[in-house]
Amino acid sequence: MSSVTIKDIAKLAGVSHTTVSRALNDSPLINPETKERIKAIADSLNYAPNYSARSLVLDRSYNFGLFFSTLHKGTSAGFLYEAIKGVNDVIKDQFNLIVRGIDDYKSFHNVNRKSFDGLIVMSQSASDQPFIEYAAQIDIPLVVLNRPLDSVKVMNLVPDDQSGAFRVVEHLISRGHRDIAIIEGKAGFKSTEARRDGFREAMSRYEVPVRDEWIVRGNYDLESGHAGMIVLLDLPERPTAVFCSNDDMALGAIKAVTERGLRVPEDISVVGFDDHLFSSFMTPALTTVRRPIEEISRVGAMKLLSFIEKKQVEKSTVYFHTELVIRDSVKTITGGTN
Amino acid sequence: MSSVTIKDIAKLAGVSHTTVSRALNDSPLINPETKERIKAIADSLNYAPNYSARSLVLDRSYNFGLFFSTLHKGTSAGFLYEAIKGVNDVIKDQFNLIVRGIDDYKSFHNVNRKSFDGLIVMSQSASDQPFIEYAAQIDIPLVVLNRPLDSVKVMNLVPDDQSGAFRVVEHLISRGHRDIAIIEGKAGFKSTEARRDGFREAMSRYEVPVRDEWIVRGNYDLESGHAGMIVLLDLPERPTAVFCSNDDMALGAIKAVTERGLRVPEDISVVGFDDHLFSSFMTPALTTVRRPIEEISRVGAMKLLSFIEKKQVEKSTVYFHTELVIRDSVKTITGGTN
DNA sequence: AAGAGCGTTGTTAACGTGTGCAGCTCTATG
DNA sequence: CATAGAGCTGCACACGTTAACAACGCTCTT
Repeated sequence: MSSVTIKDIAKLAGVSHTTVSRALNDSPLINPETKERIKAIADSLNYAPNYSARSLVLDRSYNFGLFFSTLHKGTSAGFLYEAIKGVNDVIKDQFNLIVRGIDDYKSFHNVNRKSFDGLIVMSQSASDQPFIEYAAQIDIPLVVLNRPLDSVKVMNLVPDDQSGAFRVVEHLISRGHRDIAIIEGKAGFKSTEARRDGFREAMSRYEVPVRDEWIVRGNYDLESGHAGMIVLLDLPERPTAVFCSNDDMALGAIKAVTERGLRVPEDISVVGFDDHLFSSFMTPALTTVRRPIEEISRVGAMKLLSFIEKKQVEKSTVYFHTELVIRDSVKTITGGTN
Repeated sequence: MSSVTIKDIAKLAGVSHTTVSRALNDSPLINPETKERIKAIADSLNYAPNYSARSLVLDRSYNFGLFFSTLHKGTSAGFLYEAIKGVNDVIKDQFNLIVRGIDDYKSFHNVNRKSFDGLIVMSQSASDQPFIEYAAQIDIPLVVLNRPLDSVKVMNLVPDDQSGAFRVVEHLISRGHRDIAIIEGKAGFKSTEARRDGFREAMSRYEVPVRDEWIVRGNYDLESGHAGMIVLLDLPERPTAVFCSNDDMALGAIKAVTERGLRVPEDISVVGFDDHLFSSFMTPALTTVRRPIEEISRVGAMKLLSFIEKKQVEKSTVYFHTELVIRDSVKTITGGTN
């Protein structure tokens, strides 16, 4: 096989390798006819440029880094999927998309301008703060998605979790619920806080009391939703509705309800957050909040591309609208329970 | 800021850049003391090697390509997740993991030995046959996962879909079912065929007749499972059990059953294939077949690493055991329906 | 005392590409 | 006819790294 270089082409065309380089890069310096001739030869030889060599001289790696907090426990499949899909849609042929977990790295040495033209950080936890600060400090084109930052000044695209949580809890209240519990997300995740804040905001806005025993910890996975609901069901006084901080936990919670011989929403209402692919197909279909991860990823990748082109970055925080999706998991009740 | 090279280090250490290169690569030629001195300087300067330059001279890209048939419709989130997780676990710091959809490429020119040290193809459809043949032809280290190949000779790691389908249908029969329908997967996917074959094998082995109107087309997504089940429910003679070719479709199918005011498994039994993360949390928990995608990916990545190291590839097909997972979506019936 | 051999370091070229500058040819202009 | 300039092409070097080979000083052998 062996690989063909511009020098091989040059020899066949009877020109210097410089001319070949310019021809293939569509330089206006080259005579249109020779240009065509050279391109024809390159095609016939199946020439493909050596990106290592090009990178070396141009000081561009053609690598896009897409970094998640972790690729192990904690990142849901749907989240990964939407993020990759959104970014991949934008970058097409020009760049390599490199997917990694921040926690895969012992040292960040190898994350630098030589190896990456730009970085997209899908931040899910405060634990990647050091990475983000490192990236900001080495002055590499950077966008941080999903998690709002306070300290570092970067391009920051995030879903408006708090107002989403507010709306779904407001929805419960509007359906007559006043005994509302929350199963919280993973400790340390900013989204956990934002959703809790939205919950509290709605409760206080509508003057519904929050009861401590109806606030239970979760960690965003199915099992924790299941366990959390069991805790709630075992309470002497049960809530009439439960706000689960994501759909995975809502699924686990509904499972727990069913195991007890109770039904959703007849005996207890459940709402989630995320609008996972399967949420509309659950029994009952889940009322939840749609978080536009794919769109955020797409926009983030486009921003990053423009930073690289223009060699200049903007820094600002953009919130993306979250949307209440009403389905069948909430019962309308008329009187309060007490 | 600016990036530091081995020449900078050389200047500070008062040696030649060659010596620095050797020291950092732990060459036995270098005096241990100078070696330590050079390493210390490198550390203090936060030196990181320029991979483009290294790649150019060593003819290694340090890139692993993980290719899916498509990153658009057709690849489920769970599948993508498990595959990435499995591969990422193995490669750690040494390589970049580049994730792409085969259908993102107009031409395969840029997929070559210069840009990739090795390729992992997560094949889901016959449509990526040209890509696989191309890869085999340019003689790049290659493993093809998930879909069994007949023509091309490569390292091919696949789940034993047929025997999995056989077992889950056998399970239905052992529970007394004889009126069994199938909702098939996406046309053109090898897995669709294998699961259909397993279904037919079980039916014929136990001498249960297959009825044409109980074979309905699907395409592996939720909606098609939903639609498929509606077709079956509208039939004058309904089956007592339905084998859905994956869990997504099973979820859609169960949804359709519920919408009709019927129940699973009391009125109709449903089984799936894949054992998705959410399958155990559905209502009812789904009886299905576990397909070890993560394990296949991990083993595939390890094989590929060893090919690259040893500069020599093996070619064989390895089947990975699929496992029947019995849950609550199948009813035991005593007499047949006719 | 001369040479062989070892341990350590430096010189130089190479990988494939892009680019500043010089140089060529040809035409237009005075 | 001389010259300027436009249009095109080539020379030579650069990017940062590795590696073959040469070369150095030193010790040991004969």
